[in-house]
Amino acid sequence: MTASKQPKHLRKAMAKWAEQRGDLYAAACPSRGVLDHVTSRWGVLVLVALLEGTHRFSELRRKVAGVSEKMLAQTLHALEEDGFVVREVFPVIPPRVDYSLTPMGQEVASHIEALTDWIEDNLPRVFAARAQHVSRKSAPEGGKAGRAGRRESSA
Amino acid sequence: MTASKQPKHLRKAMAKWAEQRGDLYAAACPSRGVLDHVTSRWGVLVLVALLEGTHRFSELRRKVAGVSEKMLAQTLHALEEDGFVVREVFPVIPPRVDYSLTPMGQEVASHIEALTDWIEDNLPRVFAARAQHVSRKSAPEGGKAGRAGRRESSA
DNA sequence: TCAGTAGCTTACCTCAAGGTAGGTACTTAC
DNA sequence: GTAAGTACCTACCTTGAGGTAAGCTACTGA
Repeated sequence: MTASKQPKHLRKAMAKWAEQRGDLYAAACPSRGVLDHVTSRWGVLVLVALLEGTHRFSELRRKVAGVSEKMLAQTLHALEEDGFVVREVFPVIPPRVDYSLTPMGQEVASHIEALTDWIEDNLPRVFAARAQHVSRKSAPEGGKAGRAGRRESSA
Repeated sequence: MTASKQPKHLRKAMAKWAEQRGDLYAAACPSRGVLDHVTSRWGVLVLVALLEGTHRFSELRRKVAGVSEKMLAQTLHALEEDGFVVREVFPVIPPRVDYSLTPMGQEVASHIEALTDWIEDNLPRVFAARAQHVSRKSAPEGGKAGRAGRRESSA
């Protein structure tokens, strides 16, 4: 979807990215699009789920609580187009479709899992930080100088 | 922002997450919010940029091409509240504000960098996969059985 | 005969993400 | 005298992400 309908005058500009390393700091670099797919709200969770093995559509839908059918389908299509997941359709009734990771998908997914694991493990620390943050806003700092809320330095 | 204005009847339900490990598969788990901040469009890039060292606001704005002042400020606030970045204000004219990672921020950012590095390195592979994908749609598959576009299995 | 099932697609609608632009306060450079 | 740099905040408006619901297929079981 994203790849195929670039206006022609952009094709040449894009061509260089197809061969070279991407640069996420560059606004026009297509790696931004890949990053968006991979770090999208549902993309992250789908990839991590698939890391545990092949899933059917309905299994994914149940596992990733809160996704709508529409968004799950959309997410899976984007990931399939980028070559991260394979879709296998069985011509049976009722329909059955299996999704699994490609080797490339496993590489990205493993990086993502490291991140999601960290977040799940350290959630209490984040909560503690948030609590500190609100208390710092209401209490105008302990004893010394410094005015309101935010930390200030005297350079 | 996110943390403080939960309705009271949710406080108790949230309290358990503050102590336990998070579960990203659960729709109501606040780890979803942390994930959103961290994997947000600009959050990712800001964290990776800060991994290279302290930056001022304007430096980040220039480095992360395409971000508006508004979104950069918003992103930084969210990351500050979650305890990933520190903000240091110097009372000078013209204003000067430095942003850097907390130890916690460095932990997440390093996981994110692994992901962004992978994407930048493997962009050509993704492009190749996309090209295969479109050609598979237009060409009704090489020699054997199978009908249109998508791969089918005879199970 | 009719409901139920799996995996979608489509149309419609809402809400939030995010862009644009203007204001602020002060200084330095032209 | 005025333009530009610096780090924002606020109001306004557009765009798109994403939710809801209905439809579709072709079969099975009640």
